[in-house]
Amino acid sequence: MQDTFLTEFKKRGYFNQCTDQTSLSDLMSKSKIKAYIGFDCTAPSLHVGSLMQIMCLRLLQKYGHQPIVLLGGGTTLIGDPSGKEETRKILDKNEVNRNIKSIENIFKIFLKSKNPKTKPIFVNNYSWLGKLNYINFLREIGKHFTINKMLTFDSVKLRLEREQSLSYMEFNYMMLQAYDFYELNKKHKCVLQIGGSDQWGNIVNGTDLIKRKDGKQSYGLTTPLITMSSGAKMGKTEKGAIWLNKKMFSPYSYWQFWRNTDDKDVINFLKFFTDLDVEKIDSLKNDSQDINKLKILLANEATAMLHGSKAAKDSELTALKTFGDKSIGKNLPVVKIKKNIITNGINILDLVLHTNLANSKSEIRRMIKNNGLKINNETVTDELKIINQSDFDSENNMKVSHGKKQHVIIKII
RNA sequence: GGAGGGGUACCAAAGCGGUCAAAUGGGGCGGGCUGUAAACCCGUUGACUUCGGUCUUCGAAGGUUCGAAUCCUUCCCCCUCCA
Repeated sequence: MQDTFLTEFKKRGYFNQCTDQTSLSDLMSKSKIKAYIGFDCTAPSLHVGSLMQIMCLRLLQKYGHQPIVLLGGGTTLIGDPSGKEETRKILDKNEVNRNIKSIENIFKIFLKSKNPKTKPIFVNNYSWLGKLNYINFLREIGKHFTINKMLTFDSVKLRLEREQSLSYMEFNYMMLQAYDFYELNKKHKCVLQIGGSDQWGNIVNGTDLIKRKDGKQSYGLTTPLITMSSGAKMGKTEKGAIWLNKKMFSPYSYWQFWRNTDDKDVINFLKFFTDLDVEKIDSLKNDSQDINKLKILLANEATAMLHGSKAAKDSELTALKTFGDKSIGKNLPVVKIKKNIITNGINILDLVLHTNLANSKSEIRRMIKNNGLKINNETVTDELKIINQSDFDSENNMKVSHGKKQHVIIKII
């Protein structure tokens, strides 16, 4: 049977809920549609947590549908309370605008823009939300929302149950998002909104609004909330987010992130985050080959998609050198240091402080105490150690390692 | 506006005049075992240090005291109930 957008959507595990699956499937097989996903612009980049959504947009393109990328210049100023335990800090308009520009570039990497029928349409909801007149909005839109119902939505309910404050501003968020969908439906004939499962309430509000105001049918589709097997939300680690921007998160680190995927997640992630055929992935699984090979495949595919195949190859090679023969791979982060500092000799603590391996001398002392600091693969035992030219190789490189995974090259210039 | 409860480190939560840089749990980091996985075990988890100590931290600012996270005053914030 020929795959359609929805069948592949399901096969890959993107499917969580749909407002009217049969009818949507019918519509999408008969005609090409426009569908949108909204993205928050709280940071200059999206992180891996949004990757499944981005993949959905790619999938739309693959089947000839046209994705609309909504960058929430307006809604980001309000802050979506969904899935948040606390009020988020209020961002400045200029900051949001800078973020939007930067985030647009990510989509230009992931989405194809050659075909005019499927090339992404970028919209910023500030262009309509910013112009709203409060009284008119309340009369036109607000009358379709009842507080009774709004209070039952998880985004609101959970806050109230947890006795966390929810400001009136945030309370309005769902109306704004509903209005977005209404606006896109009117302007662009967009009939489908996709989002994470935490967006279900917001999405349904949109389809409802469109029905009430214009009597038109529209659809909502959600993806499951992905957590890693560890239970952690996808995309954010304790060290910070896995950004989809090479300035904020290097291709090598990105590759490493995927390489370190939990065994239990590998197959799912291959389906979620690569273009490999689902059938192929299943056969790889059944061949039960070395799981580490699958992790490398995942890392290569995911990295190539975002940073290009060369970056992926380089990262793999660097990993091979770093973890295999423990030599110096060229994609490791490099910290440059002036020659005269080395000629004079520098204390190990001061030197390591220059890298991002530690934030304080105490931390470095602790690392040394716990046998966690290595220089050129030799465990450092003396915090008074002085580093000089003899610690560098013929190319003026020295490797500093924190634990097994974090390595930095110090290079004399 | 009134009454009560509360704000402690990354998070949760003890402490309620000295022995408190602050119990305990989670998380993080490191070590061991491994496969750059998971699980498990061990260590560690404010800063600086000449390793003797020193400095800063328990919502904010003052005060009492030889000595305060702990007592008092004022202020800010959160929650519950009442109006």
